[in-house]
Amino acid sequence: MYVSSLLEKEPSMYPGPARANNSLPVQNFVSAPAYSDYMGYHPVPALDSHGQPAPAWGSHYGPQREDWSAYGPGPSSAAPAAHINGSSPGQGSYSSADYSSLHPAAAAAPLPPVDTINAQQISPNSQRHSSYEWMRKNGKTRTKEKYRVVYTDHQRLELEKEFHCNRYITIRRKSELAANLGLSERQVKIWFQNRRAKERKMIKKKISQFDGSGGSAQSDSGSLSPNELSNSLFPPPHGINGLQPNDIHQVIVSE
DNA sequence: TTGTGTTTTACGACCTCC
DNA sequence: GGAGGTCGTAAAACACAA
Repeated sequence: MYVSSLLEKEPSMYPGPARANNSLPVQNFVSAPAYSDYMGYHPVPALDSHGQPAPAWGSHYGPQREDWSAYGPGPSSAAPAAHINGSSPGQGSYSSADYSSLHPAAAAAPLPPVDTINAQQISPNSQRHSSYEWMRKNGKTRTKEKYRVVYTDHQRLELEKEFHCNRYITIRRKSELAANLGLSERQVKIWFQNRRAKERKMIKKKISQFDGSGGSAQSDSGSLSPNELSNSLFPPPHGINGLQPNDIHQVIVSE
């Protein structure tokens, strides 16, 4: 249901043919009133998918997705479209088992290993590789062989799930996600950085809209500026590295 | 088809913390 | 000094109107 909300509220999040032809079966998602406002999560006291207590910022967000199984009925019904655009069976079909990592009771069954989700198969890179040829010809490389790749729906979905559990990813989870999604840890880190930037941007936009509509944002944010509000919502957890989830929880809560 | 606007990856600069 | 944070930006990918 969360994805349905994303797709409705943020159609740009999974744009393009991949979304149109290859994305999750939105019609199968339960509508999510709780996520009618994407930015308005509610407290997430118990759900810690990865054995990590919900950090303090969770109180600013809406109710946790009840169960990621709401994403779809499972492989059988969602699979057909998943092969368009070079997708793998792992993309576009999401059984509840796939989200067991978000369920404490199913913590023993983490994300499907990358082995089962052939990164080469699901990657759209092969079809878009030619886009980067001119760069290499001109010697205009940017550290990587490819200037920019497009993450698969599956990769982005898993990253989004993690993001909604934790705005700041731990080293351990970063490693797990990177391995499971076939991304580098650097990519995961940068994705989270960009995702937080996006959220701040959205908050600013919302606040400016709220102010512009004649209302007062002070009911929620007091006299905070957008930046201040954003920082208060998502304080950067300095010293998070190397800490265990419980440690991180204490660090964040104590702030 | 094409021009334009938006979103998504990726990076560099700079900062803070340990 | 290294890791990771934000901020700003480049450029690819994409949507969509004309």
